[in-house]
Amino acid sequence: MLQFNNKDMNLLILLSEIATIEQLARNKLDNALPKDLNISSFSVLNHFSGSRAEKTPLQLARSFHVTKGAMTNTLNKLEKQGYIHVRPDWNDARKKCVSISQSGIDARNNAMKSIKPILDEIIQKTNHMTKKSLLGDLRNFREAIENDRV
Amino acid sequence: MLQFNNKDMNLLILLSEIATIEQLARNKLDNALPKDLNISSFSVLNHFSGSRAEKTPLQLARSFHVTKGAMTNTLNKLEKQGYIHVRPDWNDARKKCVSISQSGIDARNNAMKSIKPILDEIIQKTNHMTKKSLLGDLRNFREAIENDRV
DNA sequence: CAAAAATATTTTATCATTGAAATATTACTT
DNA sequence: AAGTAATATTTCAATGATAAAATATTTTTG
Repeated sequence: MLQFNNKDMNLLILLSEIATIEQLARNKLDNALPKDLNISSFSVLNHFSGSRAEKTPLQLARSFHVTKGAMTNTLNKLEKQGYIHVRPDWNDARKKCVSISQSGIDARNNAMKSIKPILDEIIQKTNHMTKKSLLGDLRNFREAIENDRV
Repeated sequence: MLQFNNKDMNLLILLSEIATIEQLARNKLDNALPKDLNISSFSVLNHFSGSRAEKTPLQLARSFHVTKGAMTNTLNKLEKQGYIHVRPDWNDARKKCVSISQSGIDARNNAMKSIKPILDEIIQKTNHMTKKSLLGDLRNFREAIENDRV
């Protein structure tokens, strides 16, 4: 009946598992986050908690694989909230330089506190089953299918 | 500096990989699909290609972990397109019974043909690295975090 | 049996994203 | 140096999802 092989079907099933997990996790986190911070905004703040180095909007859009317009939107909100600093790039007037502010760091830490119960619940429930290799496999998978769209 | 442990951070990183893959895959597939079929509609049709048994809108919403409103929306489009049959449940006037039509099956097969190159490209690129355990791990992970939201 | 609770679907307002167009600036080419 | 191409950001209309309320029906319960 089917002109499609097992590998195709298995890949669709794999992608559908991934989509489902994404949806579930997004909703759990979204509901747990402070109401002034959605996942997109939180992700940007969290990104800067690793390295506070300045990034351009385009670099951020690429990091998160969203469109430039979506990143403009997120950054505008974060700037209005005072959670990031945005300045012109003095060497190239097309660019902007984005960095996190102290209140952004505070907001990020506060947000982390509010989602910690969710994270810990997931960790507790998946502890025994989540192989160490899962993250590595996903990373490889992601790298294999990503080609920038910006 | 951080009051958050490695496990929390690693989980966030894992979830962010998953979100990224979902975004990349969704966009690739969305662009490859026939323009009258988005991923949500295709997923519903594909769901029925496994078993043509009737389902209620609520059952479908639960299967896909979307809200009832979102499923109403998708089903309305599919019905207008003639890809599904929707009939009242004669035993319970609150319910509807949804099934796939022959042209829905055709549309699904046609859609599969149009995304096959994408699927095969991903398979080819990830073949050697994707362990057989990945799907199982993800399934366990999903089952651990899902608790119905409808 | 009537009232209250539960269930199924639809409707509504809101929000984040997308693709494409618009704007502005810089780099390349000859 | 002028003209063209490339790069960075913003704007805009359209889309699809959400949460919550509205509507309708069935089940439970006292």
